[in-house]
Amino acid sequence: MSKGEQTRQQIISRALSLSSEVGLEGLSLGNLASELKLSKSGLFAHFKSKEALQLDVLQAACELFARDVVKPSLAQPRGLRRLRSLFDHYIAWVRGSSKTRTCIFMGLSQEYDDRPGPVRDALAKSQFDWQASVARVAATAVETGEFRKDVDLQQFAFEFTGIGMIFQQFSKLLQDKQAERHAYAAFEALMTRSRR
Amino acid sequence: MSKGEQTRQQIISRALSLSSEVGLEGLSLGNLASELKLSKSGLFAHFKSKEALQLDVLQAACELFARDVVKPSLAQPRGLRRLRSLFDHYIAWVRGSSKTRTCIFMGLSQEYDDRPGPVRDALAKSQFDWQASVARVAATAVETGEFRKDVDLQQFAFEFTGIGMIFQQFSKLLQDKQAERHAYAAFEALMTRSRR
DNA sequence: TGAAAAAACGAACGGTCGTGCTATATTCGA
DNA sequence: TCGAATATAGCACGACCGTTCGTTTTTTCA
Repeated sequence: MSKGEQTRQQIISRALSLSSEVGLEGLSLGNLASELKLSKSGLFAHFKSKEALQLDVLQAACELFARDVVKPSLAQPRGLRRLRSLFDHYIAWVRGSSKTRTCIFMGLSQEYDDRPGPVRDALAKSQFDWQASVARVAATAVETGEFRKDVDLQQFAFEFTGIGMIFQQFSKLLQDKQAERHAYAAFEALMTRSRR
Repeated sequence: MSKGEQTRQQIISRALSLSSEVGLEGLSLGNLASELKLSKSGLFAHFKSKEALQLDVLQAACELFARDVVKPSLAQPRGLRRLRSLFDHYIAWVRGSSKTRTCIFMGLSQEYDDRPGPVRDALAKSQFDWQASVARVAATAVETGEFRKDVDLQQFAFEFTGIGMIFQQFSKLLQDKQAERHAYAAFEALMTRSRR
């Protein structure tokens, strides 16, 4: 990896964790540059515009999400096991790591849901794909016979993600210690409802 | 109402609808002033600081929410009827009106969940109160005997609000025509689960 | 109606924003 | 190792930010 690509990755990585705090709009090139001990113009030279950086950051977030949430669960056997694993990793993602202290997608969804443009489009696509992933894993539970045949997979994905969103609200904003217990109780209810 | 108080209310009202688009941080005094055909300094004179304006806007949002969502449902008879009415009004609120095209609280939750300060505190309190309101209405369904006695009211409020959040995600960001159908299906499942 | 009070204005301040440009420093292949 | 390619720095730009201050206009009430 060339020197340029190397610092480029460092920029995106730092920008990712920064924007999970202040959003992609709130991201500032000057701030970002000084944190990385770069000149503002030196940093800027890696991107054609701020929007290009935002798109790169979003893509990086998607790759991280695929690596840390979706892929690990695919290692589990099809059906309930895989579905539970997906939820576990999803909750862990929302809970946040050192790199992203909060789920960046929920913040960005609020930031861009009425702000048309390429970033919004990319974000919407990523969330659409996420819903499809959840539905696909749920479908394996239908195929194994663990779920009823008439389970509405779109509906399942809808509620699945909803639990993640309200979990973030309770654990982050409200600092509710019971957030995780509530999340799992809701998830188990959803699972029970779908079983045959 | 004096002239000063009158324009002050106009400022807050316009600021409210603006910040449901760009957040309270993204709110700009210059922008706000020009929209209201006021000078920036003339507008500023009504508030000691931008933060004071933000707090006023948040309070206005709370009052609007109480008036349009909580209060109307209290006119319904205790129990299931009131609970359904609360959900109806909640969904209508999230769907948005002309004044607030999107639920301002969800945006602000993402904006402030890791930004300490008076605004965050006020916001957290408002959301805590909202959870309590949902639980209180659900309690009336227990009292009428329509809900089981062992229904976990906190859990109920958790899931109730979660449906609203994911509904916003689907209807606003993903522009999913089925969002409302999904929301009501989830709500009915939650109701069924709680009934005796 | 006139004087005191309140409200709105205009200009300016120090900052920061994203974005160009040119020049220097560093990396890298021949 | 040298020359070309690449990466970074420095500086400046116009625009906008929240905020302050002194002046002017408008409202209010005796």
